[in-house]
Amino acid sequence: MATQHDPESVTVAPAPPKGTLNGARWHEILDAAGEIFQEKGYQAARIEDIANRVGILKGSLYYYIETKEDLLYALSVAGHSTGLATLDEDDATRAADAPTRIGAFIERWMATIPSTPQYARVTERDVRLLTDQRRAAVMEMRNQMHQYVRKIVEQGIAEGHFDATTDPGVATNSIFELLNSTSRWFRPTGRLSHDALGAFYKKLIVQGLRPEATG
Amino acid sequence: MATQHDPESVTVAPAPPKGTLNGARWHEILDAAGEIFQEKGYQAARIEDIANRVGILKGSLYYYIETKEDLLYALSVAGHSTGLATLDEDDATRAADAPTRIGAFIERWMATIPSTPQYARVTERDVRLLTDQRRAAVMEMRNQMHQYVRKIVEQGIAEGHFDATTDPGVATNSIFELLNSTSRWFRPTGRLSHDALGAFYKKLIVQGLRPEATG
Amino acid sequence: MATQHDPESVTVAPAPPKGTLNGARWHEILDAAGEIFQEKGYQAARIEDIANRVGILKGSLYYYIETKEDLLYALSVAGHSTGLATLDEDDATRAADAPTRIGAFIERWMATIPSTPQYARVTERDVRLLTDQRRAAVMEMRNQMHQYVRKIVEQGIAEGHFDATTDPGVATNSIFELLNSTSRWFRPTGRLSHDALGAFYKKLIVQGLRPEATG
Amino acid sequence: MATQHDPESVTVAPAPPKGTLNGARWHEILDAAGEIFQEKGYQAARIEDIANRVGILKGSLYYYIETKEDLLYALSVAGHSTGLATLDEDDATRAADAPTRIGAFIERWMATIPSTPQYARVTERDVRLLTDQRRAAVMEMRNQMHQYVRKIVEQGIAEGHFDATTDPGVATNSIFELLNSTSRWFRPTGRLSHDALGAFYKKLIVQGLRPEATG
DNA sequence: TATGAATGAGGATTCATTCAT
DNA sequence: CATGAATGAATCCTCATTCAT
Repeated sequence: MATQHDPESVTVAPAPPKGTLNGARWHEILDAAGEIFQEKGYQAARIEDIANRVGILKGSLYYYIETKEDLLYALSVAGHSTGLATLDEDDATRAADAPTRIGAFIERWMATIPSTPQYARVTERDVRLLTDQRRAAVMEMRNQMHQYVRKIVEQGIAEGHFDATTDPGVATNSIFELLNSTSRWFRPTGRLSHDALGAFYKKLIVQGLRPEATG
Repeated sequence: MATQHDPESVTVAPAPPKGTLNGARWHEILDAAGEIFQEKGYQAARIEDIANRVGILKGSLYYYIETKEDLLYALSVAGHSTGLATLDEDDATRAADAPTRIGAFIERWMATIPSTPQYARVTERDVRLLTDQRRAAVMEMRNQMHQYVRKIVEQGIAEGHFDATTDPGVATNSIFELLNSTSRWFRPTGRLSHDALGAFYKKLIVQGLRPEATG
Repeated sequence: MATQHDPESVTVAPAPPKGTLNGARWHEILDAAGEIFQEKGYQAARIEDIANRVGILKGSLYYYIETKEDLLYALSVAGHSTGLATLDEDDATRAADAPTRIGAFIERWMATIPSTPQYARVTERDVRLLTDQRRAAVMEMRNQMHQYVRKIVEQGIAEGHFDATTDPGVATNSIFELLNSTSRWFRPTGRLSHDALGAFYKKLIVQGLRPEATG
Repeated sequence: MATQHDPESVTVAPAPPKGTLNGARWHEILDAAGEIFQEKGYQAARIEDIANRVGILKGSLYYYIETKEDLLYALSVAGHSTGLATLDEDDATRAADAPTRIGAFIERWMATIPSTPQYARVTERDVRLLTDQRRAAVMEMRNQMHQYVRKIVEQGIAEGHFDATTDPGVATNSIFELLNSTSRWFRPTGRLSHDALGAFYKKLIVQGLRPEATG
């Protein structure tokens, strides 16, 4: 079952690095950082921008962090934690066929978007800027998510529900690229909801992976 | 297929902004810039990195450019030019149904990859960093490509080949995100060719857009 | 020997600048500051380091001090007070010849080391960082010590016990540099005691200042 | 035989880290850095101070260095190289007794002072601020110098020219502390030359190390 | 064309100090 | 007395850009 998320703030936010009591401020900072990173990209984002958005001076930010990179890491971990929480299936789904499972995954994934800060997934492109150890930690989380999807794709191929010529790695990459691409252009409007977008992705992928209709 | 591309160098390279005689050097520079941008991202890339890769000093680069942004712009234009060239259909295809046309487009698009430096599409995410005028120029090219695909999607819906509930804009975005995402992870190996990947994309999209099978 | 020293804490610790009730804590702070200053030097030492060693937060330190320099000053004064206390001679010594007197001084000086925090003399090199008035005060103490030794050197020359070509200022500087250098490398071990070191210094100086043996 | 040094500039200056042609400028920078470090200490010295003294902007300094620490290291190496060069004895001296050898060493050491920038030895106290590897390199040079002197002290004890109770390590430390302390207070005046000071040190040490006169 | 050198406007980080609770 | 939080000036370092040769 998909975990329920706390709207309007980083889902699984790492604790602030120092002996901070004011957890609320730490969340404000992560939110601000996420927004600024999304707007300008990690490198172009200035510590001062983030501090200003929080309403403190840039020096004050260093009460909560050691480096700018700490923010990127915290957001990466938060975003990936949200993703990992999405892997949780209920018993019925776990026992279902691959198209059902992948469809359910896409639905759960899309369902987290409204309750999860957009920026959480935007850090993806800047993971390379993390220190080796941290990047490894994030990649490990990323890897778990990929493995989960890949297994389902393989199951689908084995079951005959997905095209036998499908390369599971390629399919997995494509699925994540598609889901993650959402944050680059999607802004919920009256015309198009997350649900509708999720439904589109679901059909595109489930139907697109099926074996070619014969006859 | 339309334009023939010069392998191993920027496809439709804009003339260097300054009065360059050494056209070969200009191409070297664009290639180097493209590689570095792909590796580190535009903002993190240093002029010195690019100069080093070319084998000259950073000061010398300014004989060819006015600002770092010139490189981003040149690469963006080159990449989008390659893309625009892909829109050219032969008469038979132009008259075909939407699934055929979109499939052919994907094939043509993927076919350009081996003969086109990978980095050409990587600039996508940094377009916002261009000056207003240049960004507008690039967005205009981008828009032409989107319109082309969108029209085909709309045709497919009208024909009944594509699901009637499909939002053409969403479908178009998804198609481009998918195609462009390739450069973020794909490295041609013995196991997987561009052709195979193209075939996968083609089936995923064409089949995925079809109306749900009934009965 | 004159004043009796309180082992394990700053000898003649100036009263804390603010209205402190907790005198013990003030001594803890000076001890901590002395240790940190010795380890890292005054400038590199951070208020936070000192607070951490005491087990409080850096903000709390400001209940005891007004500025970081207060700590340097307090330690300088403490160190120099210990030194000044060393100048006190008993009547027999006061009446003795220069070699005896200088030897006795070195012995008294070295004898204070075990009962006096090492760091007390380490502040020497950072005196220039004190405010003018405080620096003057410390230099005045320093001067008294130098004068005391210089007078003995001059006495020794007059008596013929020390080489007539000796420059008293140079000799005095050398004596203090030598004694003060101890804290930069000496750590009491089983092999070498303060007494043994004192004996070495005593012989080196007394014998080294003698007129060259003739015949 | 003692090496001849280039007056008015860093003796054995490491080459500038980058592909610099202007070696003169690099020397200017080291000279400026040495002066500033001596005046204010390494930590308090600002890159801007050094640049200003050279007559360039602080940013320009980074054409020659990578970090402020590079300057400290370069000066340390230069200073210690000068010291190491001092260890060179001519054949006659090498064969002489310990008092002669140690006296000759002190003379050679003091002789380098007028032709060597003062600051070269001042870095001693800031060696701990170097990176581990660099500190190790400098300590290794320092160690060679100490070993040289220590061997002579041991020789003197074995020969019976020095007091048998002398701890060679203590004696060596004392000798270097004394010689190095010079730069902390000595400014050559008409009244006192390096030669005179050297003569004083020589007598103090040679005579001070002798066995106690008996009878 | 290319280079060595310099520029100068940022931007990250540090840290002594303040202060309301 | 002590703390958590904030301040803001200082300082290191980066890097796109310029330019005389």
